[in-house]
Amino acid sequence: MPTIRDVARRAGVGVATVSRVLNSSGYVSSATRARVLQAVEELGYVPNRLARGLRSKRTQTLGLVLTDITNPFWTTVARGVEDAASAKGFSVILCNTDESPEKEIAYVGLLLQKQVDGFLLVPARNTTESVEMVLARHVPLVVLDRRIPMTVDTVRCDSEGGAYALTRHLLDLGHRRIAVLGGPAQVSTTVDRVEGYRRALDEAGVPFDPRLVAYSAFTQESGEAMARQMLESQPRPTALFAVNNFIAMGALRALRRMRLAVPKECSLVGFDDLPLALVPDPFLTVAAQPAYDMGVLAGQRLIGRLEGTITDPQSDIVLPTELVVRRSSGPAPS
Amino acid sequence: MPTIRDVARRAGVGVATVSRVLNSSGYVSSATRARVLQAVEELGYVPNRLARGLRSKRTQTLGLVLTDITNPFWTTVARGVEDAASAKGFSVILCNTDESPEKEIAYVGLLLQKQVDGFLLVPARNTTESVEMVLARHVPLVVLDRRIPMTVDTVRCDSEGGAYALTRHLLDLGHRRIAVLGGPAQVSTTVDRVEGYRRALDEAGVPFDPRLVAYSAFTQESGEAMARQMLESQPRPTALFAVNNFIAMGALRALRRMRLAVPKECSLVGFDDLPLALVPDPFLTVAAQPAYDMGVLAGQRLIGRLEGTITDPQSDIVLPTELVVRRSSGPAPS
DNA sequence: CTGTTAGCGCCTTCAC
DNA sequence: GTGAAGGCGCTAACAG
Repeated sequence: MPTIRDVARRAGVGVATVSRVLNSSGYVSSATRARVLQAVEELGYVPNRLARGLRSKRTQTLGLVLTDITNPFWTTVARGVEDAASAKGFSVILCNTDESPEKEIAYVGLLLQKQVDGFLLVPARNTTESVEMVLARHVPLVVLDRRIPMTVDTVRCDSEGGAYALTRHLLDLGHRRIAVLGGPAQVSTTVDRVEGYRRALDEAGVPFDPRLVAYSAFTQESGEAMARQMLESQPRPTALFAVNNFIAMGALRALRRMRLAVPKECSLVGFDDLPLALVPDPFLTVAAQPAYDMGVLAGQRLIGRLEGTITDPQSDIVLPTELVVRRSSGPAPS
Repeated sequence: MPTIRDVARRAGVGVATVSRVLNSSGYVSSATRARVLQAVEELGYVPNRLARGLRSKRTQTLGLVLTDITNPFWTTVARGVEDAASAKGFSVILCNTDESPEKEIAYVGLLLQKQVDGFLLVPARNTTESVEMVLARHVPLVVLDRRIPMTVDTVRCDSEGGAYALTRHLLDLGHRRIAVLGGPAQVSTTVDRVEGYRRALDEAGVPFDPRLVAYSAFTQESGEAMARQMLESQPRPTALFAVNNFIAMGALRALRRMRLAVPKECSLVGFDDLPLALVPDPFLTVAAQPAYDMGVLAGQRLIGRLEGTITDPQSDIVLPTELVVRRSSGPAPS
């Protein structure tokens, strides 16, 4: 494989000149530039980014550590990050933690070894270990989607407000027994959504019943299990609030299997919309999060930090959710 | 940031010894090993993979170039690749081409610069330029999902057979006017699926009508547009065959909007199943592709090449599809 | 405007 | 079993 020296020799110039042409840094006469470019072409030269990064201490690469690329919410976020990154000449390495703190730490370590310039991270739990690893090495970082007990740049959505709006919507429809199908209890989005639910209840003077709140994983399977369990309890809840899209799908499945009509016999609301490409005829009432924008914003903020164009103190950016009322929610059965 | 020298100094050994401990290469007394490990710990040393890669010429990284991570089919493939890779200590850099040959070439170039050890590539078109770039640099490569006119390792599914099975299924139900909603005409999966469709028609003695075949993009929007156009033609087709999942969703949307009952007034079949986590109550009759297995197999094959454990000639591995009959297909209206 | 030189941090002979 | 030295390919001074 030809190196920069081969190019330099062939073009009859020094290696520094080749480097300058390739990086458009410093002055190069257009005649020399042309000769260099031609040599590059003739040799099929491909610069080695490892060497470049080793020397320049910058890799133009961002690490994106999220929980599950299988979830359309996250793919949408990832596309946002990717678009923001590539607009600024950065590439993105994506890692899935599957909500496992161990995998999270392992991937952060790996990305650190790969010398990424910055991190976008979705913490699997309400812990700070991985974030501290990053900050200890002075690598800029933006936390995505979730709060952690630390002062770091964060971009997330208003879980509390979204949950409040959904619950309020159900209360307005006359529901009084509303079950919450939660994710892991240690994740801020679950906590905040339960909190918003609770605030709406309080405001409406409906007593909070802890037996109506289940905690589990952000998966279809656990959504189905939680829904089934709730629907088998007496008195049966008249509405289900799923804290994420996969849980909602599981709940819908449970309702179908139990032959309960939605929304006639039981209403269902959820978080996160599914793209039209996947659901031709959306049915679920949801609090929709601006996933793509979240990704873009987080990416831009991180790059702003890297380039020194953003120097505010660390801040917690909270994007609004939008209540989208559809056919899965209806009046409470009397 | 501490380097290997700092670790060596602190442990009172040479850098070579530290390297040996870190890579478990060569003999090191367990006492020294312990001292080294302790120094690593105390300093919070993180090896620099750029330097390692520069020196060793291997990055333990694979490039995965696919078309659209927004499509569950591809996320599933990607997870398969990732699992196969991480089982062997490789990480994966994922790039989306959005079916654009230009982006494909740009990303291949970038990954080459990043010195990935191997490529998994989904060609956006029936062209060989990007593949040739890779092979010119003697980097191993596996083509995913699609044929190209070159002898390279390929892992894909039996598009022709799947399409044949779906069409046959519709013919058995009495359909005679079956429209095909295709992707780009230059992509082998589209071509092969039209081919399978045609074979089933021929076999049943149903004349092939080119006006019943539309070509477009693998998106929900074009699926909807193609379906609408087909359904407005006279005589109206009694069944629609969408060559991928997004197109099928678009078609379903068109059918709903035109208030045509499925399958009563029009049947719909497609390619690629959607995960249960996204569709609680699957409705579509499809030829399901083993997406995850495809990813795993391709990943394993690539790594086998890298490690020299696979030395067969380049081969075209074709996985079977499975016909999953559901409620979207029914008898042709009389 | 351009060339020379000194490392970036690591692995890998080669000695000892 | 372990250390010293060279160099992977590149960029960033520093000269000229």
